[in-house]
Amino acid sequence: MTEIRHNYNPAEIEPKWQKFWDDHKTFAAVDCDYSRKKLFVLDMFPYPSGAGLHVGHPEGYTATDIWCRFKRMNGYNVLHTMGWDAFGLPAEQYAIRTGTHPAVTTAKNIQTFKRQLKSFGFSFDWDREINTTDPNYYKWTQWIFCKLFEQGLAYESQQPVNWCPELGTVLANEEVINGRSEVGNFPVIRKPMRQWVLKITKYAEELLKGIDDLDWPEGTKEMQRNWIGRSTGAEVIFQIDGHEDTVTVYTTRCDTLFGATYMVLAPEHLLVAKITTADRKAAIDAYVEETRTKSDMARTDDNKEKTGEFTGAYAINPVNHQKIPIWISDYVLLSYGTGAIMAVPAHDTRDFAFATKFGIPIICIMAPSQEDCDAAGVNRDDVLAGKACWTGDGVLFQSANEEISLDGLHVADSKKKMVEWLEAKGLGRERVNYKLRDWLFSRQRYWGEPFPLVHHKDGSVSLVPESELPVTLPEMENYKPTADGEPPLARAKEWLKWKDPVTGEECLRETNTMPQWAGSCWYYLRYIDPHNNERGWDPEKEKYWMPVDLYVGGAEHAVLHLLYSRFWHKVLYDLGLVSTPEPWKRLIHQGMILGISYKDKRGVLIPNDQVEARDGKFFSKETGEELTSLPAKMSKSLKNVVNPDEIIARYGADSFRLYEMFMGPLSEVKPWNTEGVEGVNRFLNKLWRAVVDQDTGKLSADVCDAPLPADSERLLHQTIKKVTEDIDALSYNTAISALMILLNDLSKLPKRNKAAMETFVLLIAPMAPHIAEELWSILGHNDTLAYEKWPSFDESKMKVAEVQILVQVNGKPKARMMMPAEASQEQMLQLALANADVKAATDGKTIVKTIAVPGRLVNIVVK
RNA sequence: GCCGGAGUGGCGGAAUGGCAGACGCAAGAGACUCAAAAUCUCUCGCCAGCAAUGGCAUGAGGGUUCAAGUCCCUCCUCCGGUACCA
Repeated sequence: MTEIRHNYNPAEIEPKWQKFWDDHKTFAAVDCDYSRKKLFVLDMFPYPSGAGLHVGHPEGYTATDIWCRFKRMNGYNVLHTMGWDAFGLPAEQYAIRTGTHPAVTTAKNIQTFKRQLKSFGFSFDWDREINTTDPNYYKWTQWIFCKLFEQGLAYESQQPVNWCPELGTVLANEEVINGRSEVGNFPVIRKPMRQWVLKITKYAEELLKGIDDLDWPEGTKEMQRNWIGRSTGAEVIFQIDGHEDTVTVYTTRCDTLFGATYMVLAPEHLLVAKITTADRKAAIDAYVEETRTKSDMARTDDNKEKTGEFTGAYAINPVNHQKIPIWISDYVLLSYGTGAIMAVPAHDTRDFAFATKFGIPIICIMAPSQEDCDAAGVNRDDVLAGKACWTGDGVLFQSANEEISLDGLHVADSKKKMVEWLEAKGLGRERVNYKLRDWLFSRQRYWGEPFPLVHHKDGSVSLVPESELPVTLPEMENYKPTADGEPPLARAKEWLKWKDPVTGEECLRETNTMPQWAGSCWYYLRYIDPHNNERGWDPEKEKYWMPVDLYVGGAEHAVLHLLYSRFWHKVLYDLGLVSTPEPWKRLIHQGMILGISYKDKRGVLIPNDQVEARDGKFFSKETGEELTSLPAKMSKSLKNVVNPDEIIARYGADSFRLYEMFMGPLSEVKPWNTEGVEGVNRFLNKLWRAVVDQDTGKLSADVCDAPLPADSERLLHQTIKKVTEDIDALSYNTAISALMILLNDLSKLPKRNKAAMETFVLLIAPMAPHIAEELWSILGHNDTLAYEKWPSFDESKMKVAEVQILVQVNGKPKARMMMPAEASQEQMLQLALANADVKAATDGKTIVKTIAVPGRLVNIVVK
């Protein structure tokens, strides 16, 4: 006889509820519903790679999904969406190899991703799905580019790019690792090419100021500040000896001007050729040429050792009229400041290294205190003798001429006085400088957004009329870039031609494409109004939904996507096209999920398929050597990648979701352990058994109107409070723990109160929505619980008459006593002093001090 | 080097300045079973002890406090980012 058991079977109930949600459009966001508070919860959308989803994706997606479901039950109108950041290199490289159009590969990958994401039961409004490679989407990416162009924020420039001679192609910075190509490991050199650049530097100050008010991780905010790199310093004008020309340098240490003993120009500096003397020309030309062609690899390798050449020319130090030699060196960058520095070797470590190597005088003009030297581990006499470098604060000396004296002043005052003097004399001025560079915005690739630009015969460039958007990608046979770095689109002969509809002029289209960042710069805005063919988004809807209330994604985008996108948003804000100055109010990074890996005694990592487990120990299949396990980044080469499909097939999506949230705090790095999934799976099984009669599949007869015991009722209300607060704070691990404690209690009861079990089901619903919906229906409800009212707690039901109080004497625990919860400090103390153990410990001693913390402890200090 | 984050049992982790180790995993013992799985019960930081109990424990060392994983100072280790930015 076969017995049919109605066990917890996620494989059956999960697809059922996923279909229900789809069919009923349960999670559709309602535009401009002013009767409810809105919430826009955003996930960083994925690049749909051929490898499919990995376990890192659902971590952030589960976190936001729980929050959304929780907020819906609390009456919010929630916008929660998903889409595809689908332009990118892998599809293009696959196309180059196989001839398959990237759109075909992309569509296939999206299908896989979508199937996988749906199998997690995420509550996305799928009607708002977007795809950056869809012409109906990139039409508006191009439209925003038009706005940038119209504002003068896009310009053409001859820029050095990463050129890989072996591959015959240009590579993005992200594709270059340590000066070599990510694919094939070939050397990469810098080669100047025509590029499109966005003037992000114009927004440097606004981007910096905006950071302060963001509710973001402090580290990420700091990274953006450092990336923008604002510094306040001064420009100082130096006369070149025997020339009409002057050189302007940028310095943050104008207080040390009297200690400048030489000057350095970037090798590419325009004045180099002009001022170099005949006898130095050969050496300078050779150095300039070497710098120009040097690969990134060579440049990084030479990082520590200074190189340079003397131009033969001298500059006049404006404060003391000393002649100082002018050198060139690649440690001075043309793209920062003015491309020229005054060098003060006594008070700058780089200048010190350079001067030491080339025998240039080092003149100390600042005396640090003995304490500062001790703290820094520096010999003060060496500093004063110019044998050691001092970059900290100190008192200036030998810093005076007939008009200005800094002698006796500290750094801050000296800077101020010097700038004032320079400005009065017309020799310089205060200047703010940024590390941030303009954004190289073009790629010589096929699989990206075409620029909506045409080149005219006279060399000018203009936008195509808005009515011609989108400029779609042409079909091509060959996606490979040409050998000289021309973009593949240059081969699309027909596409390339564009005839001006007004003048009839024959023009040529721009053949570069936009980088992958372009589509992700504004995608959150498209979610607001994804099907609008008249405009990128409707202003009323934008006003209703923006800003994004919570944005969750990896920390790897701390400066790139998260900065580029803020820049675009600020431009749109200045144009009145969006209503908020910042796109994302609150940002959280999910921590990486690591895999388990194994290493031998030398610390070499062994791929998991080469490892054998015996008696709880691990051995190399090859050598038999015992290995130790450790968490490590999941990678194909280590064979430690966990496939979410397999976990869902074995345990179900609810267990997967619950496990990833139970692992630890959302933002922490955590190692995956499949055995942990079994733990939460046991928990869900237990919940199932507490509600369902496994013989009939109906509601268990033990779930009835039996009153809840007082202790259980108290625990129930305490748990509602804890779970409510924890979910709101995204502290899901402790919320789950609280639910486990409650279930352990409830499942021990012979008869379980039905209302209590319903409350439990509602509490777990955001985290394990499938089993919750199923149990909700078994408990006799006909509709989804997605919009059921979130359980409320009653403080009065959480109160206890008596609590256990710890009594300490001199901080040592001496007794544990039950006392009335309402006892005053005085009463607590008296009860404690009456205790026999306490009496024994305090007997014959003087009470010095007493502390009573209601509900906690009493501490008696005796002498 | 600089900036950021983190160091708590065998493991993941918990702890408004108030009994460190909740919850879970793993491990061990038992119950149920012909047996296994599932389930249930118990044990489970380290040292000493049959035990009651005592001592030691939150990377190291100091400090503040009646009381410190938590606050302050110094240092060490690991992870992430960044690097000639004048």
